[in-house]
Amino acid sequence: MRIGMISESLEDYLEIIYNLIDEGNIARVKDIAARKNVSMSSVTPALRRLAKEGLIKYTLRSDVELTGEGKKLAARIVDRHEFVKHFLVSLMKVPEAIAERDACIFEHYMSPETFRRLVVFFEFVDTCGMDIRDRFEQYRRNMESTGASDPCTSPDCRNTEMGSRHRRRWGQVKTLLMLKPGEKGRIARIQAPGAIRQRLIDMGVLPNVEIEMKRAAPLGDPIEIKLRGYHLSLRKEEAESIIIFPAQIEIREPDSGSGEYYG
Amino acid sequence: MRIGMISESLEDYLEIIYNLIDEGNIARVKDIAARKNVSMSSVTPALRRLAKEGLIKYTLRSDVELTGEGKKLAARIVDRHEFVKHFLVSLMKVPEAIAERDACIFEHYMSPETFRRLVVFFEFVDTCGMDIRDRFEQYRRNMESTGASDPCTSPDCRNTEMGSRHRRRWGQVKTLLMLKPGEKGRIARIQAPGAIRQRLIDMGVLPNVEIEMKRAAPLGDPIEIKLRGYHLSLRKEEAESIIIFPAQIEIREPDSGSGEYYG
DNA sequence: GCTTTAAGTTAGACGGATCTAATTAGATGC
DNA sequence: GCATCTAATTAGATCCGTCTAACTTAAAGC
Repeated sequence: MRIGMISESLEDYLEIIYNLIDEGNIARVKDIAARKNVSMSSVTPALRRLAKEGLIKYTLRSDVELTGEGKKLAARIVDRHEFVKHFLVSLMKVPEAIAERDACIFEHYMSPETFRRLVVFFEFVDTCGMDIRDRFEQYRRNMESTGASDPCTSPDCRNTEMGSRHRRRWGQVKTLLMLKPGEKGRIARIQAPGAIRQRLIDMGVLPNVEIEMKRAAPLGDPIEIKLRGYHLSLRKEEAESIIIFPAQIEIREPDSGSGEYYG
Repeated sequence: MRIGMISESLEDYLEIIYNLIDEGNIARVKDIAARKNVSMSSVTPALRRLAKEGLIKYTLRSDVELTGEGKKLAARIVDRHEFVKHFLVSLMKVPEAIAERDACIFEHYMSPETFRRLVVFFEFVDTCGMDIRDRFEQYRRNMESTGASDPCTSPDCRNTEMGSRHRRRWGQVKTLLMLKPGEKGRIARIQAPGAIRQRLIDMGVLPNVEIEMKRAAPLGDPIEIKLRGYHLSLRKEEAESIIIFPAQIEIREPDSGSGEYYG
């Protein structure tokens, strides 16, 4: 649990109380229970815990009110909830119902710093004048129809969501240049200024594409690679700007043991 | 907890076991306990629960191994963890330690759809040729040094993180055009094609700026507004493209009641 | 004003996840 | 081969958040 804070469950109660009042209702045990999908007998002790934290005024058998503290915290949570949902729906194009569910969790756990940054990013998208929203929507539709960028459908990676024991090592940085001759990799992203990047993209150097190092000249320039069945020659700088997912791991299959066994 | 799935805590155990094996160690109770910052006596029952779910092979007093199922799930979690962290650090510029903490939670709860979309967005950023990373970094630094975009420092909104009972209603859409004469609002974002947006930005129409409707001509065109102390005249279409945070709520201060009272 | 009903509370139980303290199993030393 | 030490497990307790079932209050009807 978050240190020095109330539990996720209590935050939920607080948020529900806030929303009920905000909507002009009085916050009754019954309504709170209904919203949280919980029995009334679970609400009473929760209210007691909230009162003990000084977040609500709780008088037995009368409606609940928020203290100043309670309002502050509730507003904070609701603000996060609504922002996260909005961010996911309007920028990332996550379906509303799903965004709602995700927001219900993130509102409790997202650090203030991350929240702040997402807000700034969101503002940036709207003010940078690059039509990022529209362009992304276009890109996404394209990807979705071809399935090209979907990690779970591309043939060499029935990864991550469903299938295999593989994972992509997002964090580590490995460039194309680090591959040994004969070694294969999948492209993670391209880290190059506009012109070079465009040239690479035009050649088909795109995320999730498999790429194989054929050979490098002694001084590292030029480099011959294989990509989508054909060969290409790249300059050293270009190869350096192509980020590869590092080798995927394969954990050894455990041999079926004996002895006391659970399951 | 997530229906049909194991608890967050169990996912943590599974992830730790996966990582230990991945690093070439054997997964012993002692090491697992150390990583999760938990006593050894908490690990044993957790292992039993994992074995019951068919995710590990657990033989009393011998080291733990993952089943195929276990590997799949663990890899999925680790993949999410690393992606989320990478996304936050390299794109949103969240400090690494904080991103790590956030990733620890999101890995458990993020829906597959949201994950998928974030991945696609991330790829988009790298391939759209707009240098979004650099431009955002520039924007962010600028914002940070002026404090302009920080919701917590701008004078009319000691909001959200720290101060007040206010919140911004991100989800609802209210345009400048909907304000009545004399009514004030804060700009959420601008939803207009390039040229118009640029004109508005040049005039100082930026997120988090307070804006006041002065008056609108009978047919709604032109519109006179006040912004940063000076007056501006806008066309109807322009005003329509400026999204305002809807009025912020103020919950009535509860009068101090009597009766049975907790806290 | 008494009865009925709905809302709220209490009592008691349970499961998950943790702890401390005590115990057992295996490996190591001599 | 016995003593010792360390790793692992069990026993027993606690806390949070939930439940069902029983009880209490207060309001509504008549």
